[in-house]
Amino acid sequence: MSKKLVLIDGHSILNRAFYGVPDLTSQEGLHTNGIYGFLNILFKLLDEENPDMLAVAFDVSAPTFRHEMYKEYKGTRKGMPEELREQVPVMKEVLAAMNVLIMEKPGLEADDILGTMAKRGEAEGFEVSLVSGDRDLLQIATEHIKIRIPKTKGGRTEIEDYYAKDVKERYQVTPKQFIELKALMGDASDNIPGVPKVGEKTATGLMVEYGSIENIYQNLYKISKKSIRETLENNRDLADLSLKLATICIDADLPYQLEDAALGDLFTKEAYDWCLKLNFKNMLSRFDRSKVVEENKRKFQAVTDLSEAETIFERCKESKKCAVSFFRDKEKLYAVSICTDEEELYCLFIQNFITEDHIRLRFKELSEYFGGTSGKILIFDVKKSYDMIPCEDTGVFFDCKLAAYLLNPNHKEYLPEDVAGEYGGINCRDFKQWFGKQSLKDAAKEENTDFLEYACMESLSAYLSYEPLYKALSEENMLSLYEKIEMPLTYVLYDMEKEGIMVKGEALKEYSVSLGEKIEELEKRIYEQAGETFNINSPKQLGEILFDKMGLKGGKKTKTGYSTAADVLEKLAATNPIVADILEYRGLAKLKSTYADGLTEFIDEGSRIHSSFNQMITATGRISSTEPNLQNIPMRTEMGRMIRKVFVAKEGCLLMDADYSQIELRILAHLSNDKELIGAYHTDADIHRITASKVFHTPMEEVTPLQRRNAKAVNFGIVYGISAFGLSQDIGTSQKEAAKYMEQYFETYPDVKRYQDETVKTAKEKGYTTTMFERRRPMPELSSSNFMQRQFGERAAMNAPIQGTAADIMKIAMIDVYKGLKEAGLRSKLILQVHDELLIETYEEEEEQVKEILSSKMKNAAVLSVPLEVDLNVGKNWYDAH
DNA sequence: TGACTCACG
DNA sequence: ACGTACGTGAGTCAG
Repeated sequence: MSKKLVLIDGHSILNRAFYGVPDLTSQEGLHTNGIYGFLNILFKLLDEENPDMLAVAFDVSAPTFRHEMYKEYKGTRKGMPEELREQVPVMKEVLAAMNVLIMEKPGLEADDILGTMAKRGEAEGFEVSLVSGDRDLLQIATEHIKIRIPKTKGGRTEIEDYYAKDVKERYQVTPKQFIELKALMGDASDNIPGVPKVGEKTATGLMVEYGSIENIYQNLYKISKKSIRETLENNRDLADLSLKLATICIDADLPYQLEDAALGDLFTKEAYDWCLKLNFKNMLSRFDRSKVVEENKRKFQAVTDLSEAETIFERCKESKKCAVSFFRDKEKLYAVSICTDEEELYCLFIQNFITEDHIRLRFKELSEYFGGTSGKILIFDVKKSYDMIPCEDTGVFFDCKLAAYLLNPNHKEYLPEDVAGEYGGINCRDFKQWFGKQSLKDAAKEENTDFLEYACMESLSAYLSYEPLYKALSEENMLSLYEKIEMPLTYVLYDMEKEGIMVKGEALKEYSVSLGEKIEELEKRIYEQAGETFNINSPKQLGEILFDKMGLKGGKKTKTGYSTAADVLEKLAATNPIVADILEYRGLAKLKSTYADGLTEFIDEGSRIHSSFNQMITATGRISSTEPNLQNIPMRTEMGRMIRKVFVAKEGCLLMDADYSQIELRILAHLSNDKELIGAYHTDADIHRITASKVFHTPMEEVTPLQRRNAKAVNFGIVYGISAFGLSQDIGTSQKEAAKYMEQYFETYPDVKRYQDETVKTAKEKGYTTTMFERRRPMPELSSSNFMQRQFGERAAMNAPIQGTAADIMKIAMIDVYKGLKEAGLRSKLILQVHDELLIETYEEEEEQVKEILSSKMKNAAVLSVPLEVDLNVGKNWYDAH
């Protein structure tokens, strides 16, 4: 079998990748999409071809003969965008790290290098693959030289292959003639002028007929079409020049031998480090781990013996810092990694005399000891470990994940390996790289060095990241937010999760059944009206039935077809009765699947649901709730609201519910310092009515319900970072009308306008927004080159300080309420938070005390220039209490 | 997995 | 000329 040589047109492929791959950036802000796409193509080639030799050619910036030539005609080449330009040197470094031969020579274009190498390869009996995005190179094709042109089709790269015969098939000319074809028709992208008025069709016709430019000119008289004949006659010089420009050199003088392209070890440690640095995580799996293991002095030790473990705990005491990571599945702990020194790392396995209880005891001791010696225990996601360590406000624990979140809340996740990369100064493989689909538990054997290293890496990450994280928090003025709000909140949330809320499972099931019956009825009716059965839950099928079959008028709104969203259908409800039935069906189906059936699965043996309250998800600082989400239980419609009747207090208890009254608007009044708005909140009257009165210049008593509703919508809109369009959608008026309301609103509350402009301006300058309590949200969208993104950034920048401050205040209230209940020695417990609402399961005999604590702690959580007001209710279930 | 829809504040 | 309200999570469909 003959050997294989693969040659790559570097700039051309990089260029293609750059435009074909969505924007990616490394942690340091370097654009990487071109490199990423290039490597993907490279890997694909390696897999397909398994070559013996590989080389990449680049143009060098020095002017070449051909460059000089076309400057005369077309001016300089269009400049590369900076985002691509910066990737070129990095691309070369990555290739160098992979031991790939990079061919470049001043005075030569990549095409010439490639052409020459291809011919040399062929001469020495290689099968050559020449990869380029450019059709220029088709002239090089022979039966042993294959030109490969990658194409992106629907997000997937397919490669078109051309041997000489394929060129002939596609263009009706031989590769050699392809040069002349191109010279005749010209090529704007390559700055080949061509003969004016001769396009692909004419040129092909001429070439097929006469075989060469020379022959065409010798037979000019035979050409019947006058215009073609004349343009050829008049532009002989252009034809000759174009031929020169289009001809790729195949005997260039190169400082490379074919052997230099011999494939070496591609997957080196250096290349691996590049992939880490550029954030190409899914490429790491190509690397052979054995070659990549860091050549460091770190020792990873599995500990299965109690006496060894005790030595380690002693060492923790002697150290000022001790990082720990617990490994468990469901309830059971199976391993613990401990790091007190970056070179010696231990992983304790729960077995023999090393028991869960023993570990728990030792950490309790350690935390008490550190309490007196100001030592620190470092950990990722401390809330998850409160079953192993004391859940008390001792100041001993430092949560690296929480700190990383506060420093930039925009990330989706905060993996130890990522935080370590950003703050700890080490590069680690991520979980997938280590274990792929295997579960951690399955890998957790003492003799498995992979598990050992991974487990140790988690505590090592915390160990190394702690000081940089602490320093960053301190420099950004966020220490107080971390220490006074977020860290104490972890105890509160843990307690809430543990308590859970009681749910009447039987009632929920009955509700589900009755919903099911109604749904079935509606289903029947809908099918009758549609004249066929179909899946109503499928927007695609529904759209086809409604708009194609039944001919309702609805514009195509989404990428994939018709929009069948509620607001669209509501507008059509009058047109056909089926629409109302569909809307009702949708509503009931949602209630059944998400709530009635969905919640049932989460009820435990004690009839309680334990949601997770996540502190490190939202960009604004709010808490989120999952598994299940108890922050979106229906409220707005009566049918949905009924669900709340199954959320009840346990025997001897009541549910106490308190919610802030318009907290965001009050925060806006405070932050903007608008006299009118502040003044409005110092009267007892309804804020929306006051706003309506002021905005519409109507006496308070004469404000109509519509005016009030519109004023309310404007108030909301302002908080969201208003746009006339959004407002008009909400209140169902023209955009012009909405704009008028906004204008009148800003006239009424001029400092609100000033405040919002100021907020956006500072956000643009600093790159982030802040709340009253120094919570930060970086806003990269504000510097986007995309208008829409920037626009979005501005709205989000107006909203973030308000929503974020509300979140801050609620968190403070939660901590204070939690402490208040504890200090008063009450058994009543906080069990739920819904952004501006708190729920306490209150013992009947504690009702009055709890009411006082809840109300006062919420009202006094922050001092604003307007009072914080709270609505408080008590009931046997959530429906009655709210 | 992403798109769509819809529940909440 | 564009195509929008801010912040979430979950169920479902379809490729």
